[in-house]
Amino acid sequence: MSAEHVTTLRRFNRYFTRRIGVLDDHYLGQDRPLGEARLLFEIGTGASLKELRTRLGLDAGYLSRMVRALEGQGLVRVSVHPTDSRLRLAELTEAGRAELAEQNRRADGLAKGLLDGLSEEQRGRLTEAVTVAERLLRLAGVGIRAVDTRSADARACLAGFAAELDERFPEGYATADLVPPEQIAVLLVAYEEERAVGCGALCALDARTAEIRHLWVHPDARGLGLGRRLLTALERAAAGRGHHVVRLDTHEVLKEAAAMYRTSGYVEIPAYDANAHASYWFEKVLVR
Amino acid sequence: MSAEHVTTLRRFNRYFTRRIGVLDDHYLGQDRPLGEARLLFEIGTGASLKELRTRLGLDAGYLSRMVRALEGQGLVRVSVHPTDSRLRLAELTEAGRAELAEQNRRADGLAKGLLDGLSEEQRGRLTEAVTVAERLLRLAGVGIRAVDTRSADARACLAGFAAELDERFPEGYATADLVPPEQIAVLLVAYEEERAVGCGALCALDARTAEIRHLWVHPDARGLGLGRRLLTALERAAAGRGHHVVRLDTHEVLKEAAAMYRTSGYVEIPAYDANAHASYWFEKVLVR
DNA sequence: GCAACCCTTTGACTAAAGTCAAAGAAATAT
DNA sequence: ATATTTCTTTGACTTTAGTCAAAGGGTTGC
Repeated sequence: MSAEHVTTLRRFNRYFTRRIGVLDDHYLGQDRPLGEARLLFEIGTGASLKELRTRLGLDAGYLSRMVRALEGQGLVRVSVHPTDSRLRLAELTEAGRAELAEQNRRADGLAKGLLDGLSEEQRGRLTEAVTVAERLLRLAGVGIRAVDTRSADARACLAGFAAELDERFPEGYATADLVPPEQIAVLLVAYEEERAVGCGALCALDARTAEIRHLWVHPDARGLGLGRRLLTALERAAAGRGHHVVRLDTHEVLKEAAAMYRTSGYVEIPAYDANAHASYWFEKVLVR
Repeated sequence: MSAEHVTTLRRFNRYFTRRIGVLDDHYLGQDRPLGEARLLFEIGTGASLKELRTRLGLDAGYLSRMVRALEGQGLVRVSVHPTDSRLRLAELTEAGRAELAEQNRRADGLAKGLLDGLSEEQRGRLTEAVTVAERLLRLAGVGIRAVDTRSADARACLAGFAAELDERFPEGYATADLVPPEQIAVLLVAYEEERAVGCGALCALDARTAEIRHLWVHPDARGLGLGRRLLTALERAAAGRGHHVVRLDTHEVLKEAAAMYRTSGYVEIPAYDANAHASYWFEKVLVR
């Protein structure tokens, strides 16, 4: 990697944090300590203490006391979780929401102030540059790992996949339509900061041929180029297991998927199975 | 201004600070408190306590003690300012420089780690996006103000202008070649975070015609589009004072300047004076 | 039914970060 | 030359941020 990229990123980081640090909760939380302001923001529409602890990376005792302090100021209400009474739920009171709204107004005002030295055209370019940078940084932070088919993350992804197809396919899609776990040779899950945001399964059709199934990216993580990364990783896994060819099928409503397969070197072939949800079948030769 | 720009900038800020906050001194200063790590960085090649205080926005007592602590650890050496013995100068010792270098190595390592999930092409796009964003943010932070011709900032800019021309013109350029201050009707100075980074002067040739002179941007602030902004501001000032036409001249070695004038609506005209440093003369009609 | 584990609270700390005011030494203004 | 201002140091604080361990209810697995 060229040193230039590293230097540029570091220079930008220095400049940005110094310059835009102004947008930070610090200046927004008025007379409130930074920790409390952040906590208020993170509680937002309500969250369990457990969630808050991991999101903010705080010590349990420390968090407990801070929540108590906000409660004392009438900004937060704490209740017991309805089904698991070990958990506590924090939510903002009317006053808490008002303070959060004020915090947002200030942040908006500051951001506006930063932008109003620019022409509308320049603002557009800034917005675009920043969007591209964010997308690439997010992508850089995603890791793909093979996981156990029965792990919670695997099940969550497959459930998300099934739920989405059920909504998008005119004929619907049932959980029973998923490949049985024992037929999955490799299940890859994409993690964005420890959160599972996509998956893809590899099944062996025969020694020569593998099938890619259930390739899915969480809606929050679309547009990053993750689908293609999962696809490439699955192909590598197939090659590593000695397969020479990968196949896959797709439903006609999934236009973007078909387009991605084509641009990734897949060619359409006749139906190789009787999948009721498939409209197109594709194949890619990995090893000749 | 559309709310979208504000939202995008705020979202990016949130994401970036959370994600890249890792690059922050916090993680770099090893077991060192954040304040000390930042101070070490800020001292860099040496600075007065006064400077450090304003740069870091610290309380005088607090800073004094921190510097003392770093001195105690053998990382910093403090001496009395040669000409003003109220001031103290801090500079890094050999050990201090070594620690700063280590800090830099770590930051580089972290930045590399962030980038290595990306392909070389994606890294290139990230670098570019970040460069554009930085340039625009810097530009947004620049303010143009009319200042007194004899103010320190004005003199510093004009001196910078003269020094640069002296270097670039084959025939040289002397401070005496500058317009006498009393002939300057308006002197605009561009400030980037309170630092003067460019200037431009407006002189009245007659009631109808004004002349723009000494348009200059500090090398550190080039590439932001500041020259054009100063030019536009000068034209507005000329129009505001009732002039209908602005003229200016330029030397043949200043290719970029001539190009900018042309793309800003200036057309070449015959020499209107006998300026020894001019090769081209331009004019722009503001009011017909 | 009980052991093992989870989540939260409480007590008892420590370290870092920051504030304020007084005072001393040096420079500058009058 | 004297008063005023500037810069730094020192003492005496406070607040914020965070850690660690013990303990007490709840839940889950066997």
